Amino acid sequence: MPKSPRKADHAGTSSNNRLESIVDAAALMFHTKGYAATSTQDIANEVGLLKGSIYYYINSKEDLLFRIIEESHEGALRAISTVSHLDVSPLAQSYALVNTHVKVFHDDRVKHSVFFREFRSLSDDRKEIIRGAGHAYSLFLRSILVEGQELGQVDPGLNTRMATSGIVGMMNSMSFWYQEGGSWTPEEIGSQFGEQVVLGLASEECIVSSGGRKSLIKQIRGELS
Amino acid sequence: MPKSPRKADHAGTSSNNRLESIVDAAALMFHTKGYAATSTQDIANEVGLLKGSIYYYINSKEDLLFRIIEESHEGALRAISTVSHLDVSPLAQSYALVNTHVKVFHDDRVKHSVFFREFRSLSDDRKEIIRGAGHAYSLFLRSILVEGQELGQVDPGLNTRMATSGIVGMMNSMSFWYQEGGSWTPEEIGSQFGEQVVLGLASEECIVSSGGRKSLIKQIRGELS
Amino acid sequence: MPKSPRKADHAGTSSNNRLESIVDAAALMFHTKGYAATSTQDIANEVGLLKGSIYYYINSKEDLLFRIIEESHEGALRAISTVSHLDVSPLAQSYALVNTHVKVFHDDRVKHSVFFREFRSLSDDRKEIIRGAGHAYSLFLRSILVEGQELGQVDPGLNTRMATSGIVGMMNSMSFWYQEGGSWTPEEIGSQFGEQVVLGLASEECIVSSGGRKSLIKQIRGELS
Amino acid sequence: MPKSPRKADHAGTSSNNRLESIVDAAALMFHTKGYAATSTQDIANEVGLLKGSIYYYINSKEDLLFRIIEESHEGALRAISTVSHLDVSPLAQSYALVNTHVKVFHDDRVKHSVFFREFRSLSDDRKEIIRGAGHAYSLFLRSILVEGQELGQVDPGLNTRMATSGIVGMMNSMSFWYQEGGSWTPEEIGSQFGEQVVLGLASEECIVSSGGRKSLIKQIRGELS
DNA sequence: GATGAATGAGGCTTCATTCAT
DNA sequence: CATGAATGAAGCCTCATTCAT
Repeated sequence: MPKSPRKADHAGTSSNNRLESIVDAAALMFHTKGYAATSTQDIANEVGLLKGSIYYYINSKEDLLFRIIEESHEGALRAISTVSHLDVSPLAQSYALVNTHVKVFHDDRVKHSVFFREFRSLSDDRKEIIRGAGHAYSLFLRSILVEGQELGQVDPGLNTRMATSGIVGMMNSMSFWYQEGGSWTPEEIGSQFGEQVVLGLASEECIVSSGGRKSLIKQIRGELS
Repeated sequence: MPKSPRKADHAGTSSNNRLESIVDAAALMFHTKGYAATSTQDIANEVGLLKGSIYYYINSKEDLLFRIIEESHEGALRAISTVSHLDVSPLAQSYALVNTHVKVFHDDRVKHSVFFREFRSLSDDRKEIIRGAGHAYSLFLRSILVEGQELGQVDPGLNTRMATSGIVGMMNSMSFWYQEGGSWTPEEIGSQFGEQVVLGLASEECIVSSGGRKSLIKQIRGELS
Repeated sequence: MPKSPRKADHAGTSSNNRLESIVDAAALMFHTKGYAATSTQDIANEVGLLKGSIYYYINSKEDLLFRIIEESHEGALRAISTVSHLDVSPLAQSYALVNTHVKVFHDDRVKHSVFFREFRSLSDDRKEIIRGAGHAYSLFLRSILVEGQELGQVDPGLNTRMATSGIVGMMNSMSFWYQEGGSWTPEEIGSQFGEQVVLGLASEECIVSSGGRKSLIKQIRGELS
Repeated sequence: MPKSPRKADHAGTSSNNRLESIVDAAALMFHTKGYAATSTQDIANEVGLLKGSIYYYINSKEDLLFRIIEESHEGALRAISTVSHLDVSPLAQSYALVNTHVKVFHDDRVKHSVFFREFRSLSDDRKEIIRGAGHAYSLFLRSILVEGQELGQVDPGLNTRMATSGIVGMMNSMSFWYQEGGSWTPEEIGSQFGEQVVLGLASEECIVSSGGRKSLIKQIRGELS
């Protein structure tokens, strides 16, 4: 909690570099060792400052976490925005969302992982701030699925809320294994995950009318290109 | 394991209750606040002991984490064991694994969540101990998928390793949202997740030859009943 | 300090064995690891009891130290007594004292070492108790030296108090190296130390009149046999 | 040495004073109450800092002990060095060593005492470090005695190893009584101890050829002046 | 901007001791 | 006699944070 906002608010100043490098170092260490196990000393060492010096840039260790989570969050919201502007069918949108998510995750792996794993360490106030915007993601995906059901593209028996949880969970879990997956490009992952997800959602009629699974996927990829 | 095992080895004694209640209290608090943010004081308070008194039962705070993770782990391995003894087709096995996982997770939600989220806080030695057995899970699922491909049941274009990561990730992510999902029974979740997963994996031929998606699922449920 | 003498006073009872074995175990561990570094747990383990159980025999950990020191002390006092009853010349008495000391030390190495090294850990009250009797030793040696000077046997220029400190210190320092000296018998040590001490003390006239250093030693050994 | 040298390495900086005063305070308390019985609190109080604050200067309580022992050790080694450069007879060298030892001890009484009495409290690693250099002292004295025997100055019947133990022990035991001996100057002690030691070692021929004990001592003092 | 020094609170752990059974 | 369980005090150490320079 930003008790006393005496100092630190260097947005846009020339010291932005320093602040950024502090935030980045923090993100990397929070990702590697966890928020609680990372000391301000660790972070300062990484940037070549002394422990006390980083308080010129921030007000508290939690500030760093919040900033990291905020940044990662913006990426996620950009993903929503991008996808929501696509003028395609619901299934194609869900495919696109998975794809974009993997891409966005990849581009900011570290911070996204910190977001996913250390969200809990935020103060309650800040949890609320993030959560507010956070639900948007699930709501957006769910709205796609609902629309898909209305249009008959998505299996009508599907509990859309539950499906959303599963899909979001699958994507977020990348935080835990993405490092090991050095052998796959984000495109490959996005492609396969998109396919699995879509095929798991699609209604019988949709598949039949598309001429089968392969054709459905091909058709979706066509829509999106 | 900590230096010298001077004390604390009350396995099987009549004081098991106390130890168990300490472990359970710890699990709950680790789940709620995180391992690092939970103090031994917190745990002791919860059980009605003094901070120092819990060291009559354990040797270190990390012991508690280890015990919790071990216990949750055993559950997971039992799940593998159960499923691997089923004499059914690969797709039915993957369905069963997802189902069982959800059930097992539900039965020991708290400890499973602690396992998934706080694994990192273990000492390196202990990480290794758990990890050793831990890979078994992914390997098992993957072997099912590979067999499914060989039998033509699973989409031949699927990268099984990647698919495994996604499925396991989806299931593990329950740690993050299961609490909210008070409205669904584990059976419902297992059922829908199993369905989505299977449909996302199945090959074109498999679906066609089963007479469509609905039929495939029905057939699998038949195999398993 | 024996706060509340509620229990523990089993002198002469049949449980003497147990008490003795506790005291002995304690002595050994205090000698090996030091008083502060030895826990009651350690001692109890050694005797095959539980930590709490030894409090049936003693009132406090310090009791053990006190008992050990007392016992070692008695040995030292017996040495004085023995030597003081010898009807020989002062130099022969100092020779005998050194000799006896080495022997007595050897016979009760462990407790003597604890006495010498852990005396400081006693409560002030008990320090006083031991010290009272303790000075006797130095005083006795010094009285021998003084008498030696009066009789012309001991170098008249010698500061007897200082000499006493040195000699006693040399003997006590056995606590630190005796273990290593597995190659020498206590007789050998006593013999050489006695010789060095006596020759360091003897007056010119005494040596001359005895016919030299060798003769003096031979003569002293004669007196004592 | 403790796990990770995260901080504390202020050698040579301007804050040396603080570190020194902490080390000195620690030395005094370790000397007075013993290492184990001295708390970091005690030390901090003495220097006017908070308990935790002294960790800005050190990494562990044992660091303090080690530093103290190291410092005292250097003094001892300087003593060897000084004496070994003297171009005098072996007996004169042993006289000089005793003398120098007393002087060096006096100059750094407190730390020397801590060294002698609390060596055992060091970690095994550090024990080894000190011990390595430590044996040098005994070896040096012994080599003097051996040379003395070869030149006929030292009693040929003497077991040099045992004599070394006794002499070193006598000198080290100053830790136990020096405080009381406020009435003697280090010169007086060194002088008498040197005399006693030399006379206890000298061979019959050496004394005779020097014209008696007094003459021998006078001659040695001549050599050294 | 950055440093060095210090704070103060809290965390984990140990241990002598007690006591009902 | 001995156990098992618990107490309570203390100990070592870590760390986010502050602030004068």
